[in-house]
Amino acid sequence: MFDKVVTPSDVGKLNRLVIPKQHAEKYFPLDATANEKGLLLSFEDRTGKLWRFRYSYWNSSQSYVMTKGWSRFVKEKRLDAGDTVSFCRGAAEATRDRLFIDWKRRADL
Amino acid sequence: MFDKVVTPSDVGKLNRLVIPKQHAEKYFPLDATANEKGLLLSFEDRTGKLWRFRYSYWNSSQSYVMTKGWSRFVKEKRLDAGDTVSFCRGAAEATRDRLFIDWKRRADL
DNA sequence: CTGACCACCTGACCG
DNA sequence: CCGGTCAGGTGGTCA
Repeated sequence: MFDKVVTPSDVGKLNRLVIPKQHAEKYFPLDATANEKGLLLSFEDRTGKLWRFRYSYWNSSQSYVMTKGWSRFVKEKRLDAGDTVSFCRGAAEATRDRLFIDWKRRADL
Repeated sequence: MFDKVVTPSDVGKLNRLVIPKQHAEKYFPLDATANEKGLLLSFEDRTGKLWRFRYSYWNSSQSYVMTKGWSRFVKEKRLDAGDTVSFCRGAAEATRDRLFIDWKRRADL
């Protein structure tokens, strides 16, 4: 679906990942009912581990964010500013309706 | 009943006082019905002035707090971190069912 | 716009 | 060392 090079804030103490608006609205649209409390999205990483993030819209900053759960991912993967996270949808039939998350170190690019 | 040495957060911009769990559950138990909206507790200070605080339980942090009304008390008494607040029940027959709040400056200890 | 209030969230710390 | 506690936060709402 899309990648994001994470910012210092994305991996810092704010415990949130900003999803660029064009990707958010294309791949994770929030309807009126979901807008209130956001969604709980589940992603599988390359090890098969499941990650649940709260995904919602912040009116105050007019931005889409992953909040609850995100900091645990940052910590486990030791993400640093400049690293890349990828959000993907399963391509094979068996995984067509599953979501995946992957990451790449800046140093490895 | 009990004292608490207030923290910077208790007298800062968070406008809440955390009540240590063991004291909260012993002296201000919340039953299932009160759990939803909390309680309005009234305390008398040494000048006879009445203070009403909203008292409730925060599920997310699993803690008991005084919220609404608390910041006005901090401001009027000029409470600082390290000062002590005391919650008391009337001992004399005439005050047996009344609640009192008192405070002591750290400098006076 | 500002500040109080509300319901959440998290990490550091400690027994 | 693990789990509970709680100090220190957040965005949203409303007067």
